[in-house]
Amino acid sequence: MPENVITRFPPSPTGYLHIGGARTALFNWLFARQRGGKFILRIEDTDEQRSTDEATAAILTSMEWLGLSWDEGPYFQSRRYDIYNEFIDRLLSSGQAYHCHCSPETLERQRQEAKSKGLKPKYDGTCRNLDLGPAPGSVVRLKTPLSGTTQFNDLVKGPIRFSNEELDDLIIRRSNGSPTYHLAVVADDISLGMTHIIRGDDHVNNTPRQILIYKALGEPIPQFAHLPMILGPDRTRLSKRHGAMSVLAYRDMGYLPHALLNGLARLGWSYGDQEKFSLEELIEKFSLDHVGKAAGVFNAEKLLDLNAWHIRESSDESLAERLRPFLEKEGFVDLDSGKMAAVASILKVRSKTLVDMIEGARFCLSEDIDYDKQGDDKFLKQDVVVLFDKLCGRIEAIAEFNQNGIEKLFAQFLEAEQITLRKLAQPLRVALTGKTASPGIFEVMEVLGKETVINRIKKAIAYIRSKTDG
RNA sequence: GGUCCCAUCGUCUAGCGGUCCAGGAUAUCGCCCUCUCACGGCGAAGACACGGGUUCGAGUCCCGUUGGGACUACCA
Repeated sequence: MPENVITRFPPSPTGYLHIGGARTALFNWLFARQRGGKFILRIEDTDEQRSTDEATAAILTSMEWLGLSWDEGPYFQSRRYDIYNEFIDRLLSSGQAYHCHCSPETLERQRQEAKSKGLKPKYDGTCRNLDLGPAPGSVVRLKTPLSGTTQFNDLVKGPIRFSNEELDDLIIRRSNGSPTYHLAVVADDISLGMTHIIRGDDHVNNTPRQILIYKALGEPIPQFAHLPMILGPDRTRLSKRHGAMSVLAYRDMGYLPHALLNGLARLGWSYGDQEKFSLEELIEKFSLDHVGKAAGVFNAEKLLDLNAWHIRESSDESLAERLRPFLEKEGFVDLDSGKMAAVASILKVRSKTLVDMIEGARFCLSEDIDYDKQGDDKFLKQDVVVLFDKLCGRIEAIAEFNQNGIEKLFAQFLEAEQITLRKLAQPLRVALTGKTASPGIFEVMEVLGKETVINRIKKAIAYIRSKTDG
């Protein structure tokens, strides 16, 4: 029998999508995709004070960039109050909920008293059996069982049970008429047909309360899977002070979405000794029972290495495409994509990020180059002028200006001059790229093209002469 | 304070009672490759929090201790 899996990702639009949220989204997405089910996006924007349109937009952009496509939504909780009210009314009319007239001040006082006595602060049930009607300032509470236990079998943590005495009659409708978080979540998850709730384990303590709402409603209870938290290097919960934590920041630093997804997947989940996964493999191999229980520190170094690997694995063409926005930001608008692919092909083995790659590609992006101080001092010296001059002559004469032809030319030239490539390559590298580190010198020459190579060698000769004459 | 969850190299983790004097990845350090930088190859160093059980045998099961974390709102 095919199980129709439906999962969801319900971010609050109070900030950017950070990597913790992204991982939760990823696991839900993978689970749904693997089982041919549905993945739903829902924006939990019931907190009008803290929710912003910018945050919503940033979350959607992040999801799209990551490629975590959703099948339904985004649903906005702020537009679903009718649904929540229906659920609340159902609870009210079946006697599972009641109006409570206790004032916030009274409640707060009771909490303080309980705390000072070392007791658990919970609602004392004053209005529970008073059969009160609605009134200004009153709230609606769920009538929860006074005894017994509420338990569930967490798909990652195993069986978890709570004594009902720990749970009090939670508010489900505020005095301003709006539904509270727990009610809205359950109402949504029921009405959207959720089968699996995969979320951070900061919600395990919320789960029994929500189960009680399902039960009061007489609705089937979905499966729960609580993911361990992601921690910063100091082992505290991930937050802004840990540096770049938003998904978009990784995009802007030149990470590939698949690399981030790969890294996020391996934070908490494992598949034997395998570290590197394509998206397809992730979908195929993901499984909740290989999700670990312990919170983990987000390891930026490892992600960087993964990104380098994903860059190496990417096709030159796709890299050229990924590079485009970065280039445009620097004003390079009409670059030939064939050339960019060629550049990517020689740079991808030595770039950990797309930004690195742009940096490495500088020498062939613009007409003029600057010499690194170190390279200049060490390699652009009088003794290479003659060599450069002779080399230039040979290059001008060559017909086949590609790696192969260039390599042959060099073999002959080195033979004739009785020198090693070692002696020639570094000065030439500085002359052509301005740097002491670059892709192989023959590759650099081919990408640059004959004309540019000759121009730069001549320019270097002139520069050295001016330098030594002066 | 209470409730719940968690605990293997610095970090991410494999391990689902014997095949573990604990494996992989990353980071670090050597060596090799080499026109530079990378990539790649080889190697070094590095962990079962502690204490009790259970068992012929425990990283693996149970209890406790310690240490983390989450929740404890008319916030989500």
